Amino acid sequence: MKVTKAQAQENRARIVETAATLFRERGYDGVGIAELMAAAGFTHGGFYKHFRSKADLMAEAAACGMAQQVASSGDTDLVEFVTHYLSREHRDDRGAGCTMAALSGDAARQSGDVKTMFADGIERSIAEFQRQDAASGGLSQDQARAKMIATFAHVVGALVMSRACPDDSPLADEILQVCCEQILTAHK
Amino acid sequence: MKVTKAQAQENRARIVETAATLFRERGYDGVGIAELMAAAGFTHGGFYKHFRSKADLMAEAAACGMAQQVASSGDTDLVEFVTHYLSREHRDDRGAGCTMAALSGDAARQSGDVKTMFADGIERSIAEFQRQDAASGGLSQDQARAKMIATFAHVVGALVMSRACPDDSPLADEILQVCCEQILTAHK
DNA sequence: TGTACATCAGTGAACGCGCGTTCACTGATGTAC
DNA sequence: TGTACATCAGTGAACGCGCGTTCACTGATGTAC
Repeated sequence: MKVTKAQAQENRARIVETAATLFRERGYDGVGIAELMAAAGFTHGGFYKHFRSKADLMAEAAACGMAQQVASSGDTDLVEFVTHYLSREHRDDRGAGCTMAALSGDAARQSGDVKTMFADGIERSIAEFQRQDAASGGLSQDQARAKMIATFAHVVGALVMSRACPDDSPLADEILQVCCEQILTAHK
Repeated sequence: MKVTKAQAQENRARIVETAATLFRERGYDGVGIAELMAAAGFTHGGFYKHFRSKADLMAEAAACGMAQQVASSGDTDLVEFVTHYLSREHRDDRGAGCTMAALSGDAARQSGDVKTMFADGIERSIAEFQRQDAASGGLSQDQARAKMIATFAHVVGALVMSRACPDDSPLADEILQVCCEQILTAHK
C-alpha cells in the first residue's frame, strides 16, 4: 500500500491539521494517537512513519494552529478582529478557533518545543496586528507593539474565562460583552 | 486504623488542598489518584472513602482553589494586586498561584460541576475586588463591576500567555511588563 | 522503454505501563447497654 | 463507668481499560540497469 511521495506529504499535512483541530477541542491529553489517525482517515500504526512521537506532533500542530490564526486574521482591522474574537460563536467553537485561547494552559506544561511554537505564533500575530492597525497610528513602534500585546492578552483572557463558565451562564456572556466594550473604547 | 471524625475531616481537607496545588501545577490529567494521595500522606485506596470519583474531587479542588485566591487578595488594593499577579514570581510558581490562570483551559473541557465552581469563584473575586476598590470610586456599580471583570480577564490573559512562552523567553517577560503598565495606566 | 529490485507509507496485532476504580481486610473509634 | 459490638477511615493487592509505542508484513512507487 505504498503511496506517492506527494500523496504522503499531503497525508502528513492532513494529520497535522486534524491534530490542530482535535487538540484545540479536547486538549493534548484528551486526544489519542489512534483516534487522531482515524479522524484523519488512517490506522494508528502509520503514525510513526511521519512523527517520532506524540510530543513531536504536538509541537507541529501548535505551529500549524498559530499559523492558521495569523492567516485567518489577515485583512481584518482591530475592531473586526476583537468583535469576532469575543463573539459567542468563537467561544463555542473551540476546534475552529484560536489556538492560544484553547491550548495555552496546556502549553505551559509542555516541552520547550511546544512553547517555542507558541512564542513564535504570538510574535507573528503581533506583527500582523501592527500591520493591520497602521492606519490608526500616531503611536511609536514600541507603543503600537505594546498596544497589540496588551490587546491580545486581553481578548485571550476574556475568552478563556468565558469558556471556564457553565455553558448557559450569564456571566460567560457578560465577560465577553464587557471586555469587548472596554477594549473597543480604549482603541478609539 | 480508624481515625477520629475530626481527624478524618482534617485529612479530607488536606487531600483537597493538595489536589488544588497539584492540579494547578500539572493540570487535571497530569495528576493521578495514587500520586495525589501519596502527596497528602495516604495510600490510594482510601480516596473513595472521601470522594465518589476523581471528577468529584476536581470540582471540590476548583472551589478550594478559587477560595484561596479570593482569601489571598484580601486587603490588597488593585495596584498591588495587579503588580503581584503579573510578577515573574507568580508566573513561575503555578502551584501557589491563581487557579483561574492555571486551570481555566482545562476547566473549559470539564463537567458543569467544575465550571460552576469557576463561575462562582469569578463572581466572588469580582465582588472582593469591588469592595477593595471602593475608595477610588466615582463609578456606578455597573461600571465598577465592568472594570473589575475586564481587569481580571486582562491579567489572566497576560499570565496565561506569558506561561505559554519558553522559560527564559524575553517575550514572556515583555507580556507581563507591558500589560502591567497598560492596566495601571488605565486604572489611574 | 522494459525489467528487477529496493524503498517505505500504511496496516493491524501486540507490548508494557499507568490510570481510575474495586474489594477484602484491619483495627481504633464511636455507640448501645 | 465498664463491656460488647458496630462503624468506617485507611491499607494494599487486584481489576479492566486505554494509552503511546513497536513490529512483522504488504504492495505500490521509485530507481538502477
